[in-house]
Formats: sequence, structure tokens, C-alpha cells
Amino acid sequence: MSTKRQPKRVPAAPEPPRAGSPSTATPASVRQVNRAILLNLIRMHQPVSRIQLSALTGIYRSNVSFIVEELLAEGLVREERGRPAGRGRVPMFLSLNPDGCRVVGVSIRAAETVAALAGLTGRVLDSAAFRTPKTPKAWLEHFRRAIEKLCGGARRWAAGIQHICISVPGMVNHASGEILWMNALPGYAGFGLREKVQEMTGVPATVANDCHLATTCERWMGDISAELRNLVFLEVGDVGVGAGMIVNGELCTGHNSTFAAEFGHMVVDPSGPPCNCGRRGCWELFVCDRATWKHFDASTEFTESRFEELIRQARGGDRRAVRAFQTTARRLGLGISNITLVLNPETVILAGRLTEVWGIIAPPIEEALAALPGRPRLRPARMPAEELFLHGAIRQALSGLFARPRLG
Amino acid sequence: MSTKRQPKRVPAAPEPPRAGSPSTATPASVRQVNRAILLNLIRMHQPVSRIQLSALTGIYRSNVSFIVEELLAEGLVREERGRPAGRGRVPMFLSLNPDGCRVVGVSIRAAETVAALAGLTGRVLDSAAFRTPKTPKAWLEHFRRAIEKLCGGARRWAAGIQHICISVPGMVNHASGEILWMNALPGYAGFGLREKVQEMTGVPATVANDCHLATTCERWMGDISAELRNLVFLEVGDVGVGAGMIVNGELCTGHNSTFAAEFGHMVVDPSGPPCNCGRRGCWELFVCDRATWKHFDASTEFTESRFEELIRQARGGDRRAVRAFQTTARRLGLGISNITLVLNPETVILAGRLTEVWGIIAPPIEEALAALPGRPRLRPARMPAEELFLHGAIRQALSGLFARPRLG
DNA sequence: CTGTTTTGTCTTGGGTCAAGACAAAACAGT
DNA sequence: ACTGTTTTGTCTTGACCCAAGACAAAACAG
Repeated sequence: MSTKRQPKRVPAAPEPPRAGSPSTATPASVRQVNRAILLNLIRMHQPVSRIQLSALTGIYRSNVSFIVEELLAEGLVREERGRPAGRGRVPMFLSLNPDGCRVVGVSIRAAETVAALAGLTGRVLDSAAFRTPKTPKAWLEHFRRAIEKLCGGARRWAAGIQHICISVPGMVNHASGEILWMNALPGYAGFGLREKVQEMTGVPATVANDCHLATTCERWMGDISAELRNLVFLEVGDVGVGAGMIVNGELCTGHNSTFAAEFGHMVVDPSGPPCNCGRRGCWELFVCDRATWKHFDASTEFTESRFEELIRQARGGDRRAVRAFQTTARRLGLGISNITLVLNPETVILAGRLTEVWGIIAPPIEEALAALPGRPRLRPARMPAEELFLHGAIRQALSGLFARPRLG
Repeated sequence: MSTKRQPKRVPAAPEPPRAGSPSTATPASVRQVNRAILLNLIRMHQPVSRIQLSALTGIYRSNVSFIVEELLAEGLVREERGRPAGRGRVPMFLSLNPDGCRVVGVSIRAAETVAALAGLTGRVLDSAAFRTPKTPKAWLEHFRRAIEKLCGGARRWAAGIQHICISVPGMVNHASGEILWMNALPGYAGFGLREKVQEMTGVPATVANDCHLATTCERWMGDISAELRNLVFLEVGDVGVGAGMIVNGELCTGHNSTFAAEFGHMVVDPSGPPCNCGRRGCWELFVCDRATWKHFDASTEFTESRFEELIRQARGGDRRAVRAFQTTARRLGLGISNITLVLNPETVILAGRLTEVWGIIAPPIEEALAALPGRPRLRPARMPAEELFLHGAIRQALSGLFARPRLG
């Protein structure tokens, strides 16, 4: 009989740390840490051989094999024969098993809600959308039908879904999963979204701010070489600025898990126009799309179609349109300068429709940053904001599998 | 022959993580984590028995004993017989051994430099001061003599000192230990302070920004019950505002380890007076002591003695003096509001001479914060800023012994 | 067909912790 | 004084985890 050691088959339920006491380490936490490191490396380098993982981490060959065996047994990782390259034994290539788990990411927007089913790699397998209703109760009913559609009918109701994460365009309590308020949908304020969704589906759920999810999503998709430990994400919208920030490699959600990075409401001019937050001269009043429109034509009202036309004109080289965006960009530069002085991020990521005229807005912003000591890299988001929110939710729903335990 | 397990006697040299690769966990890192947790708990709860430590952490009795044995062997912890309380075996009380190690904390100020010798508990055993010279070369010479005095003469030169940490009132590169610039002492710009000190003394050294050290010091001294994971420290000085911030339990030093939390240079009024940072309307122009003096009497120059007189008058109830501080407090409130919206800290700590009139400045600040969603606690620093800088340096010099390893 | 190289598996040994038996030292009650 | 109870700490055992290296498998080179 072989004495070959066998990996435990745990369902990978990450235990919450005992409240109050510092989370101590046990021999098992060593495995949790290394396992998470390897799973992340497989995600980033796939397809990858065991020996490459060993070289990347410093973990010994034999132990890489042992941990990978556990991942294979759980179905998170897939193995296939690699191609012979030069002499030597042919390596086995490891990659994430897209069918290793099923999660649902949901993005609530003022007009529409989208729910997407995704596998372990985060690729969307199927999605369902509905007009966002005015009341959370009606939303729940629509959401039930969307989930049924994604799962292939009421029969297989929520079968196999491991986690649901919901992106909310407003302030939420990340800890309790409660919506505190949404500008566009006041009827949802105070709604215990997470609890209701969990009750209905029987699946663990998470609720988070849209821009916070976008921030972690940008990092998730980031370069392999340069791990971003300090970055700021800014989404310029019609009437405001949403934002998220990663400090020392961790998303900042504030001490009571409700908000942080509300850069839009920094006062940059105490004698400026009143903001509906109750103060005067908030930054977002100067840089949102409405403000850009006002710079262009103060006499007519802002509408989406007019703004799109403005973008087209600016791209076409229309002087007045270009100047409107330049004015906004200078004010963006002022605020980003403030942010840089406070956080000294490595990268500032900009999202929103005005990134469609990146060639126009980037120079004035860079100019404002030029004189600063720790000048950050500036770049547009990798995809439109709406997609970032949805993919951020999917990523967050998957994060339990990839997260390292906190020790100490 | 006994098979009793014996603790390794390692000199506790924390290995730097291999650059580039994520730091993996080994069975040894488990011990490092738990050892750090126990040492911190002994510091905070001393005198404390092994059984109490076991209850606080969840680490089993036997293992607490095993780890404590290691700490005793290294001389970091001291054991004494506790008092019998009720029946049962008399517990042994553990506490930090003040003579367990020797470190030196140094605070460079514009006028004076102070060097202090301290033991494991952080209590100052002896100190030496000298006028800060204009050039770093002369400073090094003075510093050598100060160290000699602290060590009891040239004979026992730097003997037994485990670490030196130097607080600098300016911008430094925490990673390289280089001074980038100091407002008050321009001659030091570009000086590789850490390397020079290490060369001269043969002792590992750290160089850090004064307010960053004060920030971690306030946390170190913080309540046992409420571990502060998000706090902001602000020091209002003659001409500027220094600051530090802790996010998710970690000090934020920015992506290139040079600065962060430069709240003083947030622009709060783009049409305000010019700042010597090259921009206009920086916050510190409105809230520094000079600004307060100007609110009181714009016709005469600011001097230290006049400002002290102003404080006395305000404390005495002089209407005009009180109003000058109230004006400053309102502008402080504006900036702290901005900071709150960005960081959502649990606590904001204020230091500087204007905290001597806390009863006058606190209400206007609280008023500005009242309407915010995540209203932070506001409190004055536990000790004068100069002492915080020095004790912060001492604490930082000790931190290697108390820090947990980073895993992942 | 043999030697070399590369990749992965299996065995061994050491570190770490949890669990519980055991010892020591106090008090309570008789 | 003596015994039982309670509390604290020590020692032993077993399980988990990793590093190191022997060994096996599978390719190419000559």
C-alpha cells in the first residue's frame, strides 16, 4: 500500500477571523497563503507548468505539485499535456478551469440592471438585463427572473452558483450589504439588499459601490510585472465623479465600510456654486459632463445626445468643442493634483465618456501634474465604465477563491 | 534524557522578502506571526499570564508557553511570580524586559536635534541635544558625539544599539533613507542620511518623515480595545501643515515611498494667494499659525512670542483673539471635511500649538463635520508634537521586533 | 540504442500547532 | 493536618506543512 500523501478535500470555505482577537497563524494557514499565491499565478501566467510556478515563487517543486493536486481535485485547475520544447520531459500545462465554479455579477444602473453568469476565468457565459424599477421590491422580482433565466429555468434554481456580487451606484455598507442611498434611485435607500438576495437565492452575496469594484477590476486586469499597490480610479459621469482607491495594495473602504474616495465632493472653491451635498464648490461641479457642456454652451440644457454630438465635434477638431474639454481637463488636473499630494498613487485611471477624447484632455491634465513631486502615470480605463462595473462585480464574486488569508 | 522540545535561538533577524516574487509562507512564518502577536499583547496587557495570552489569542496553552520560552531566552520578556488570586496555581506574570534591547530615536528640527536612548518599552533612558547645524556634514559630527555620550564614552561606541531611527521635518525617501528636501534646512537636500549614519555607527538605521512617525506613534499608544485601522494625523505649524495617515491599518507612504498625506498643499481656493509650492490657495496658507496671526492683526509680523501671547489672550477670553482662532478653525473644518470624504477615517488627531486652545477650535471644526456621512472622532494629540516626533522615532526603531511578517 | 536533460513524484526529516495527560501550587472544607 | 478542588503551566503525541533530494518518466542528441 502506498503511503503517498493525499490532499484534503476541503470545499475552500474561507473562515472569517474570530472577531476581537487577532487572527493567529496555524500550519494550515501556510497552505492557504501558498495555495492562493499559486492560484493567482496560474491565472496570470496560464498555461504554466509546475516547474515555472516553482521558479516564480521559490516554493519547492514537490510542494507545488502537492498544492496543485489539491486544486485539480477541487476542479479549479485543469491540466493538459504541454508541447515538447527541446529535450527533457514534456511539462504539463496548468490553467484555470473555466467551469471550476459559477458566479453571478450584477450591475445596477439608474436605467438598467444587468446580471451576468461567469465561470472561474471571469468570462461572461450568459447575461440578462431589465429596466431598473423604482422600488427595491420590484427589483427583487425582476432579479429572480433574471437568475432563473441564467440558470436555465426554475428547475435548476440558482444551482451551483457560489457567489453573487452586486454593484450599486451609490453609498452602501460593505459590511452589512445595506444600500444607504442612491442619487438616481432614492426609493432604495435603507434597503438590506444583501440579506434579501441571500434569502431569495440561498447563495452568499456581496454588495459594493460600483467605482470600488471598478477599481479592483482594473488592478485585477493589471500588468503582471508591475503590481499596482497604489492607484486611484476616477469615473467622470453626467453629474458627478465616482472614485475608488487602492492604498498599499488594498482597497480603501473607510473605517465603517461605507464610503471612501469621495473625491467628487472635495471643495476646491469655497465660494463656488452650491452642491446638493450641502456645501459649495465641490470638484465634481467643475468636471462632470454637464459642466463640460456648460463650458461649451451655457444657454441650452445638457442632454445625452447633445453631449455625444459634442464629443463628435471635438474629435472632428471643432475649436469651441475642444476648448470646452480643455477647460474641464484643467480642472480635472487641479483635482488630480490634490489627490496626488494626498495619496501619491503610481497610476491614476480615468473612465467616463470624456475619455473618448483622450487626446484632447490628457495634455492639460499632464501639464497640471508636471510640477508635482510624485507624478503619477495617467491612463484611460481598459474598458467603458459600465463594463468595468459588471466585470468588477464578477471579479469580486470570485475573490473568495483567490484571496489570501489575513494573518495578524 | 528528556525529549523536551527546545526553542531555536535565533537573533530575530527578519529576512527581507525576495524581490519580485510574492513572499510565500513556510512553517517558520507561522511562528513569526504568532510570536509577534504575543509580543504585542504582552506589551499592551503587561503584566499578563500565559493563560491570559492563550485566552486573548486562541493559541493553545502549551504553545503559548513554547513561544514565550523563546522570548524569555532572547531576553525580550521578563517573568515574575504573580500574586495568588483565589485558588489554583499561582500564575507567572510576563512583561517586556526594558533592558531587552537598546535603540536610539532621533528628531531633527529646524533649531535643535535631539537623540534619545531607549529600551524595549520605549521609555527614554538618556538623551542628548545639539543645535542643528546648516550642513549635514557638521550634523554627522555632532551626532557622533551625541551617540558617544549616550553610550557612555567612545569606549563602548554604539555598543548594543540595535537600531537608529531618525525623524526628518521634510521629504525623505523611506526606502533609500535619503533626504529629498527640508524647507528649513535646504543644505540637507539630497543627503543620503541613512547610509552615512549606518556607515558611521555600524548600526542599522531608518529615516522617516516626522509626521509619519507621529502618526504611527499615536496608534502605538492607542486604546487596546479599539484598534485604529483608519486615522489621520495633522500637525499645524507656523507656516504649514504636516500630516500622516493610516489606511487599513498601515501607514501610507505613497508608491515611491517618498511622501503622502500632503494635505497642506491641497488647493482649496484656486484664486487664493500663491504658495511657495507654485500653486495658489493651498490649505495650509489658511490654517497655519501665521494665518491665525494675520486674522488677529494683519499689520504686524508673526513672531513666536506674539503668537504665544495670542494663545494666552484667547485662553483669557479676549474676543478678538478667540475670533482669530475660530476663523482658523472653520478653515480647518473645511479641509478636514475634504479629508473625511476621501479617507473616511475613524479618528482625526490634531497637533500643534493651536491645540492649546482646544475648547475654542474644536466646536467650529465639529460643526463643519456635523453634516458629513462618516463623521470622524476629533481629538488632540496625546503629547506635544516635538515629543511625538521623538517617541515616534523610538517606536519605529523598535518596530522590527514587534512587526508581523507580510505574507503573500 | 545509450546518454543527457527536463519535469514531475515519492520519501524523509524538521518546524509548527492543537489536544490532552500530568505536575505544581494555591485555597476550601473537614 | 489532610484531602479534594481549582487554576496554571509543562510535557507528550499526532497531524499538517514545507524543503531537500532520490527516483521515475519522457523527450532529444548523437
